[in-house]
Amino acid sequence: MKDMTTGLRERKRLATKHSIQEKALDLFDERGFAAVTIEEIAEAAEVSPSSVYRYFGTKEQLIVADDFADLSQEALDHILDPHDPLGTARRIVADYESTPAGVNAAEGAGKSPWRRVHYFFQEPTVRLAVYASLDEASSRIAASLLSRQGMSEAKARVAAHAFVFGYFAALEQWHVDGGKRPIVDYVDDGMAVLREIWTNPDR
Amino acid sequence: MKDMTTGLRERKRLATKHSIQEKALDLFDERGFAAVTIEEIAEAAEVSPSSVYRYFGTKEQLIVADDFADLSQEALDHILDPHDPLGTARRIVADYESTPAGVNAAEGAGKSPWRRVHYFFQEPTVRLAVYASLDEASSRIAASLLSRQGMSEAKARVAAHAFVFGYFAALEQWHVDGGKRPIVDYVDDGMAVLREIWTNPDR
DNA sequence: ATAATTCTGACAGTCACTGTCAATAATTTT
DNA sequence: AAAATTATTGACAGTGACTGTCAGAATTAT
Repeated sequence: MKDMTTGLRERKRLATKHSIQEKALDLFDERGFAAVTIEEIAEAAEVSPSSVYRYFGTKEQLIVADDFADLSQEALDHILDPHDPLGTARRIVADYESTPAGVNAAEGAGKSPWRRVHYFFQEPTVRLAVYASLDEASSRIAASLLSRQGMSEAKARVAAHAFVFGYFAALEQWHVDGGKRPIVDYVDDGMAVLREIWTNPDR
Repeated sequence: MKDMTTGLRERKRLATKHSIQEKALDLFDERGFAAVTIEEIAEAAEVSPSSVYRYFGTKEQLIVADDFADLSQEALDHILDPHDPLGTARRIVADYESTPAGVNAAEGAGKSPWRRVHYFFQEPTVRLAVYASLDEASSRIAASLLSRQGMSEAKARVAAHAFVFGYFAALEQWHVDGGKRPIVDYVDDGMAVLREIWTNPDR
């Protein structure tokens, strides 16, 4: 068995995936999410429609990709502080803002890492895809909360959902506000309401 | 202008809608949600596929219908206690359990009002449709919270999302547990974690 | 070089969903 | 009661996301 992470095949794979997503975002920016078909994206990226589906599964995933899902369980455990949801949220923002890999980096200037986020709030189907992604993140957080805190399964589930979807709500406030102030400000403000949720198992 | 709520036309409308949903649920129970097509539902209900779409819009809405959305803003304000999310959640459960209208009532015994809820957790697409519905409920709750409490818009949004999706998480715990204990137990347990969220604007 | 494995594009098909239109049924007006 | 108005219906044609299959091409292992 060989390396599997540096081979030509793997490099091509990543390059292709990156290229597809980039071309797709360009088209979306030009003509709007709904008005672009998978076939057109495939043509622009010089691959077959089959490949687009192979790489992304759904049209929405071209935007949502793996903002949360690609966090490994270990990385999650590292970022997660069961006593401080607000700090955890800040860390997630910071983490995302400095992400060196993915579609956001690797391209020149001018394109904010938050470019894709706009679609979260503009396209209802994309929003739902994000919710599906938040859902997955939540169950991993709940598992972590359950094993590290003494809370019941019900409490762990509720706390995780409250945190993850609350975080999204804070993001939305940023978006509604036109993105004037930095995101972390809105997270600080909004998530303060959850401050003590994770702390004490029985209150 | 006439009554508009008792006319023959309106009665037929409701009867048809009810019938479609009932037949659809029967088919889903028999063969599973994904395996049933709209065309088959239309045939079973003796209407055209067009009518199914006219009444429900999407396949998922045949199950989700209007569990939350049909609460008027006034009814919501009545049920909502900005100082007590747990009590509010209990009231929503009680309200739903005693619902006299809709698909749940109006048919004989044997069918629990929670029959449709199972699909929330079994069919991913239905779950997402529920999330869309929760989303709408959340924005109305946030509006109410914003006007009645002194919190910032960000806090109101986060609190509403945390409440609504937390409530769903509690429901899921009930479902995962096989529905042994009554739902209100799981709500009591899980939602306790949110107890003081709505109360104080700046903590 | 050859064999095994993986990736790709082509193709055919399903089904949710949209929009339009003429026929029909209910309601209002005369 | 008939006519005019309005709402509801089914038929129809279409779009596009998504699935499954399969043979050929590219990469990797022997």
